[in-house]
Amino acid sequence: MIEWNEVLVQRLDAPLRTWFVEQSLWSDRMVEPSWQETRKEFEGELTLVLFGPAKGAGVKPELLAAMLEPFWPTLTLENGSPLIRSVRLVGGFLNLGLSYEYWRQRWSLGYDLTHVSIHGNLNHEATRERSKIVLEYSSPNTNKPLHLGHVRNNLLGDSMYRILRSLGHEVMRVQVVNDRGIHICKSMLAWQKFGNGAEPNTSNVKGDHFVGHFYVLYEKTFQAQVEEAVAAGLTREEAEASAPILQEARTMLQQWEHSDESVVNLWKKMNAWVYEGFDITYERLGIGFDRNYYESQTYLLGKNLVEQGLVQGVFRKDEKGAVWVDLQDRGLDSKILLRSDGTSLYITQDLGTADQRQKDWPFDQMIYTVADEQNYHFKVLFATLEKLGFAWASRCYHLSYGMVDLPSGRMKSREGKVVDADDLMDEVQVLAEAKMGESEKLQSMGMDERKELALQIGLAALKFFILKVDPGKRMTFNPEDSIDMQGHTGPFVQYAHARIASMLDRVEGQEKVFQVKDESEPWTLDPNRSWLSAELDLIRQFSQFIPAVNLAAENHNPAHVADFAYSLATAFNRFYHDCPVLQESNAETRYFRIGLCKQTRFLLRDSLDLLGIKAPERM
RNA sequence: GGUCCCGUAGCUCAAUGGAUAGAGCAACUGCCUUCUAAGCAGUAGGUUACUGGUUCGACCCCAGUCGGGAUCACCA
Repeated sequence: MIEWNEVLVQRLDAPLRTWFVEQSLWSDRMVEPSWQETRKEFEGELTLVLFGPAKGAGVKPELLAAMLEPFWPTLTLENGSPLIRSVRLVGGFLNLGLSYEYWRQRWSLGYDLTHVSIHGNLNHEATRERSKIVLEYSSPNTNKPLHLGHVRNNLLGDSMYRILRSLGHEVMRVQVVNDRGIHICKSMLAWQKFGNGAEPNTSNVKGDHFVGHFYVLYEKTFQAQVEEAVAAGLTREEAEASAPILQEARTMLQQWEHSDESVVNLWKKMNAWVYEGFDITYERLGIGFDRNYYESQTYLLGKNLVEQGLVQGVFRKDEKGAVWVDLQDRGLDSKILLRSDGTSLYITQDLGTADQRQKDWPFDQMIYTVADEQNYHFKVLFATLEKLGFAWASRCYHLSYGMVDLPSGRMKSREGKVVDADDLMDEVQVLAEAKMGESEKLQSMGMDERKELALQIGLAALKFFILKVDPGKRMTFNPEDSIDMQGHTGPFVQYAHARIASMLDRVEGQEKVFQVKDESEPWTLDPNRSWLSAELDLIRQFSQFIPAVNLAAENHNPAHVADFAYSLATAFNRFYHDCPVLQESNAETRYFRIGLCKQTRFLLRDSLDLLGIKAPERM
């Protein structure tokens, strides 16, 4: 609550503490005064909670409130006008209404901060440091298309990138592409066996889906072989271990690791197909990266670190030759870092990749956006990096998010129970277009423009739906009704923006009639004018933007920004309903309200941008 | 079994230890001759899984119980 802090510390909290001392009410037992926003149903904007201080002072809250009465008028703004408009005691809560002059100034400040562009502009506090942050997200396997789980990952990563960047941090977006391993060989093998030389182009299938199809073929064949062997009398475990097609896949992995030319060529060819498909999906989703790491290149990197750890004596080698790290002093178990045959594991690769990133671009902080099923893995990874003596290990953070469930339960790739990312985007676009069809004002739109707008609205629904949920929590995604366009949704916020855009267009068109004031000029609005509650609520919302972004950054939670955008849109809709703007006859009031609209528009656009959501001019 | 996470309206989600636990969806009632009705206003819906404890004050912190999930591979 940065904005509130400024108010409190400079204008209220410090003088209040001084007053307590002067009144000899301050003692060791004194509880810190606590401030909060006044709830909407009461008059006022700022609330002092009196329970604590009253107890510390040894009086009842009611008495303390009475004692404070002469104190409030002593608080003034720089120009000498009063800061406090009203004082109301409700229970132990002292609700303060701040003067309209205060809010007028507050608003002007907020305006300057945001009206140009938010990119890197919100970090206006000199005390706040700007960091170099490596942000990892996505990191898919190259054997199947992206699904809903990846979508949550990508949206979180992308939004965190936008939020951190807006605060002035330098952010390097990275992913590590899991482009090697037995799972990749499985789809390669299936293509070799069943593909008959088909390619994505010739079969008119998007590359990642094309390859994913063969991965599914592999699984089917594998299952059939297992069933056959079980029928022949083997246990399921034996059958799975000895399935011929699995043997072939393992052989292929061996060949890959020995750089067998034909296998490597096949691998390159099929991965290229997948990347082509991924590019289309990322592009459509609006996601990008600054640097890619490939597991095929990094999987060996960790071995040197393991050697180093052995030399340092922080790792140990067992009699079979496997290398372990003992993390029991940190409440974790022992973890194997290198197989007895000397080959590397997932964590070996992660150690190497982390070190490589620090060397490539020395960061202050590294954030891994990875599902919470890997919570333990990251505890182990960070602890192991610390054992190796890397100071930056303590500045690594696992942005853990919950799985996305379907109404029928958990998604299962192997059972085909997944929501495909491309299909999902198609679906939301179609839904949005259907909704647009009901609107007469969009009938004149060209086909391409129409499709583009439908995608913007559909994606807004999808992104907002996912980002408004606390990342740490599991969420349920019901394809039937999850993508609403009404109520607490992305399109709701977009709609408020489009309404303003449309209104301001008229202002531009009639500039001679409605001269919008230069924002840098002080308002000449009558200071004694009493404001409508819809006007004040709107300005109160303005002041929450930067606190919301800061909170989102601190908690790695874009939901705070989504909350802000929704609250602002709600406040605007009420204002729009209650207060005439262009139709207002009083010129000063009209200018004032046009200004409110402009500021609302900037903040809606900027907060949507932080969520990776477009703000259409009309809809 | 050990460790960690979760349990809030019919559904999906909110709530820095503070006020009468809030939104949206679904249901019901009003409001388009007026700047975009993807909107606004209203009704109804709760023993915050349960039991104790700490506190002036607990959805929030602590202990336990029940229910759900994740993880504990020489997998990724």
